[in-house]
Amino acid sequence: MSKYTEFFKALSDEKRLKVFLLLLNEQKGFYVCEIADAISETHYNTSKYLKELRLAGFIKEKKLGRGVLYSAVEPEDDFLKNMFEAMRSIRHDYIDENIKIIRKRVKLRVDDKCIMNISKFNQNNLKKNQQEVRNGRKIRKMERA
Amino acid sequence: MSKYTEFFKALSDEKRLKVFLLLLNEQKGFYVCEIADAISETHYNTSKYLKELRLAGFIKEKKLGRGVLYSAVEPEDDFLKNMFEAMRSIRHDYIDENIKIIRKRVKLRVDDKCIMNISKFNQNNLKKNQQEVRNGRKIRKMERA
DNA sequence: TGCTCATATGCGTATATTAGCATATATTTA
DNA sequence: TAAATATATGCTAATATACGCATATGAGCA
Repeated sequence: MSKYTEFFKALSDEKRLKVFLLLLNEQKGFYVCEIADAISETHYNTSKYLKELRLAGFIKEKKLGRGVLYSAVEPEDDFLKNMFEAMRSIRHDYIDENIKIIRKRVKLRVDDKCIMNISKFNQNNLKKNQQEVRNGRKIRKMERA
Repeated sequence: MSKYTEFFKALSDEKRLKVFLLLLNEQKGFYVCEIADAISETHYNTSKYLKELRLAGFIKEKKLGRGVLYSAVEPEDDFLKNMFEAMRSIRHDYIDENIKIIRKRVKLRVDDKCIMNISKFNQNNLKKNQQEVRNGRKIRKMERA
């Protein structure tokens, strides 16, 4: 398969396309579990989507602790550059809802790291919870020292 | 499926992509049998590809006699416009060979109509053959009058 | 009217893709 | 060291896609 058909194929699936559009509008990148939440998909399928997008040359990964931060690549050739640019003309209402979700999701990070099992948090005492996680770690660290 | 994924899906196949690229560089359009030859595909599969591209909003058809002339649409929205433009940055060597073939093939038209079973022509007496077809028709027409 | 030509399409099968599950890996925390 | 966490992957069944063939359609031509 040529690199061109590979390109189009990677984007021919609703969820893969959305994953890429999320990353296209993002500088720092997102964690797998954040993306999974934003597109309402399981972590393992999301992981597979990300792998396909990476192999097709759209995105890159950066391992941080036990998490992996994904972000769009800097397009090197004309084709990719022009395609990325053209994709920015996809109507906002196609992806807006997913962006909203992931923005919320990013705020749930504890010390810049993403928490996977977000269902155990409840929306009301979320900030308290984040603080507790942080405090708990700090105390345990001090106790060890 | 959204119109976006439909777009990418239509181009995710080598031959469909080539069919569209042929038409993207062409004003007047090509006949089905010409395209079939240019991509080395059967007429029925080529016809199916053209149908998919048409349903995805890339190309339009125009019936002329018993032939059908296909050509790229004038892109109406920003997405399509930018995408078509981006696709022009696909390297020439990807499609050059096919363009050569179709250019040759177009020259074989008799009175602007495409001849499907081109194998019955041989390259040496081709022009003679075209002239014969034209003369034969002219004579029969005169005889009827 | 029947025949040929250019194109289209329905159908059955071959092939590819996908999703879900179980499990693996790697890293951090207890 | 063991347990938990975030992510990845191999396997299998379900589903989708593509191809070849036979045949249909519809417009000229004999």
